[in-house]
Amino acid sequence: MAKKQLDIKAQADLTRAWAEADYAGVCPVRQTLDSVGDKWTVLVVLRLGVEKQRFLQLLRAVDGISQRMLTVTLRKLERDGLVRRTVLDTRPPTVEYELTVLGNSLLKPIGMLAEWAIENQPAMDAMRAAYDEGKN
Amino acid sequence: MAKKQLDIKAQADLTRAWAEADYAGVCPVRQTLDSVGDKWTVLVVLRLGVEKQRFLQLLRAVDGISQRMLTVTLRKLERDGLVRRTVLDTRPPTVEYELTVLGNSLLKPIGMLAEWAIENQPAMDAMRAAYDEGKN
DNA sequence: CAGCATCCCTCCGGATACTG
DNA sequence: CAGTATCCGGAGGGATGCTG
Repeated sequence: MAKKQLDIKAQADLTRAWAEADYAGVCPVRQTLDSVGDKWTVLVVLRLGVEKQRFLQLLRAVDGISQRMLTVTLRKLERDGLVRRTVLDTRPPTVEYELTVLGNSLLKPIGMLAEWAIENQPAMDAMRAAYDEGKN
Repeated sequence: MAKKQLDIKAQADLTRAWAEADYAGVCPVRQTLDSVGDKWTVLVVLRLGVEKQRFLQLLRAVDGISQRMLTVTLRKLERDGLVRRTVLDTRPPTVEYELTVLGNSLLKPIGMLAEWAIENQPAMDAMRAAYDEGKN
């Protein structure tokens, strides 16, 4: 109980700090959301969090992603320093992708988000269904 | 050290569980990302995590959001059961928005994401600049 | 105050075809 | 294998104007 109170307080402090801070320009949360909040980035990072992967492995592992979007996503992640791209000198070429230290640090928050999603998506579905029902 | 090892192992288990699970259809993480991963949802929830807010308060608090998108975002959050909308019987009307229990549960993961953003956005900016420099 | 309606334009991202 | 190039439809979302 005391533990939970502390958690709640810590959470309140965190959100308050975020809300009150003046970032003299662009809010870093908005900025990060622009980088990481697109359709595929989180899923690719989560997958790379499991283990180092090659291009086609990722293409098969991340369900529904197109070749084009995987390329675009990986390039952006590489540019942002979250993923390291290694070309092995073989024929045909082999390319490996793995998270950098920075990329790994992102794994914790988005891992929690994934955990939340798995746990609460059914509840959201139910709430949505109930809401729509009430509108009829 | 032993503590850190445990954290890493827990993280690995989490991501592996996510990756290996077969969701017989739509991945709940993708689904949640579709709901929550748009341009404004996270910022609105974070703000509501600080305290209950009225419409115009939110409009001013969430930097850059348009009236239209605030309305759309709040409707979606209400529909998904993350936000409760209360109309007070005054003239002119007063409407209050607050997180539900479900909405509050989302606050933890996205709060961590916000924390990560504030802490690591500068690093991402630096990596990006260095990457672009190397391409010239 | 708290919104809904409409217009309109950007750009995300899917499909497809081609290369080192 | 691991990409690049091009085309293009449709959704996301900003601006503006109007109401209970």
